[in-house]
Amino acid sequence: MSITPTIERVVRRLETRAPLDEADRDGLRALPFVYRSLDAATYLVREGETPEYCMMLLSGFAYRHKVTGQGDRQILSVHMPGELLDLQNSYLAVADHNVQALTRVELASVPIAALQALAASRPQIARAMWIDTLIDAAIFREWIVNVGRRDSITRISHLLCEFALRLRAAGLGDEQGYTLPMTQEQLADATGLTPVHVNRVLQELGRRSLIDRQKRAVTIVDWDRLRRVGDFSSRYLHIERGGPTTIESAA
Amino acid sequence: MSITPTIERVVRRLETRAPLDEADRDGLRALPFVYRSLDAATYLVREGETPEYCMMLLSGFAYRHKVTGQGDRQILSVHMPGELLDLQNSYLAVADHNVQALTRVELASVPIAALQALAASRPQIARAMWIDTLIDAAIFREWIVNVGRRDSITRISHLLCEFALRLRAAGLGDEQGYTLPMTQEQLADATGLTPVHVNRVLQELGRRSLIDRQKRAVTIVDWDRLRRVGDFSSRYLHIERGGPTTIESAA
DNA sequence: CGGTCGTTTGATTACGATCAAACGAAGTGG
DNA sequence: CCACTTCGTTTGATCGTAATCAAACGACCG
Repeated sequence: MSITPTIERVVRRLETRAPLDEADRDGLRALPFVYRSLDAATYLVREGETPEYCMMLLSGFAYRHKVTGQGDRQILSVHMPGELLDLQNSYLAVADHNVQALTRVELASVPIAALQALAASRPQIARAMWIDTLIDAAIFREWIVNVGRRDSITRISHLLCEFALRLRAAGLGDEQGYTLPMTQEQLADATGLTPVHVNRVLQELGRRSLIDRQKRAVTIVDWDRLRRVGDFSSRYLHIERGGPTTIESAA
Repeated sequence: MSITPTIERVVRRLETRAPLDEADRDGLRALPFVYRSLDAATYLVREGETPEYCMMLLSGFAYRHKVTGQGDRQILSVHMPGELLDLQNSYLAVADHNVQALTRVELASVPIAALQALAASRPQIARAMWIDTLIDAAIFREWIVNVGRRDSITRISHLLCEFALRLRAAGLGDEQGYTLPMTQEQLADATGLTPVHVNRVLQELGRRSLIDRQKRAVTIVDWDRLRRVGDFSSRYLHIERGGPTTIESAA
């Protein structure tokens, strides 16, 4: 809060994707960028736009979503501090989905041209960004499975497991729990359920002593059982490289 | 059938992603590869494996899928002739999903090292492959929306629309229809429905004069209405670059 | 001609949606 | 400081889409 976040967090995160040397790191630090602090719910990218900046999320959370013709929203992914938003939209002419701030966010907007130039001159950076995108895609695939073939209890449990591991990898949230930055309505839009049903499922998970919650703070009471109930395997997150990646037995 | 397919189709397809010059094309043609012809249902990659080859699909169809702990299968994507399978798994140590032949397929297996070397030496090829992966991810996102927030009629219609445009872009299937290479059970696994329900939805689409089918051959009777019923917009396919991309009004 | 696979039909069930309303916490303005 | 609003959560009652169960049918293949 008191310390202005820097792009160091982004550098460190990118290093978990592919090894970088000091010149690579300096290249990232030398990127031109505009610092911005935005309120929750602000749109960072709108479907149909042609983005000119790639945003680095320095603090706070963001999410991608689409809205159907019937007005239903589907959340596609949730992003955590240190992540590069919109490598997705950066190389394609027109954004095919929205990116919105989930909480208050601080971000560094880097001109796409500068980012592309850096990627061209530093192969390891290109490689790290490439791998980062591949992992994003791996998470999209898992979400297809989650909404397509899992029942509501499994689905919510799975999402809670994913958040636990990703928050931990991001250096947030401690061993056994974390504070969900999402409302139950947003949880519903991420899982293809209704807010009412999400509420009932969360209560059920509490009744089964899998989680415990006070407001948005989720305590994972029994990681291993939650993992099994959520049909969760961390394989798709591809977080084997450095950093603390296990909560007890993460697999 | 009678003509042995070559990687020319792959070259041409990659050119729709980013412009390539003659040296780029020659680089692709010079890649070492093993030609293989495999029966339908053969596994090309299994979850948990470390793939050493990237496959180019010369003819036939393939698909990616995962199986849940409860044994339910979810199809993640369907691939058409000319596509590079497994750029996804090539840069990540362990495959997080299966890739399987949907029909009899012919493919060229390229050692990953050779592909990476080519990408490193020819930036435009790297760029084209990168963009190709981004479009794959865009399709994954749309599928999340499809299974997460659309009802069964919309869901099936949407899938039929996507196949129509992609087959057309691949130079297969004519103006108004195509032959589905999938069983209704596979259609069910792609949409998160049951085979029984898929059957009923297909019949309903026929009753509404949106499609007409004889066996697997689907005729699109009214593209524009099917598009609306399926809540379909082609934006996420990012097929604006060269080649025939519109069926009447594709948007 | 028998066997397998995929499609089709019918009857019943159930999971999650929908509708409706109350409740609680946080923020705003008088 | 306290009404008042707003937003998110919670509860209850009912509904409906798609799942499930079961079986027959049709096509292709050896």
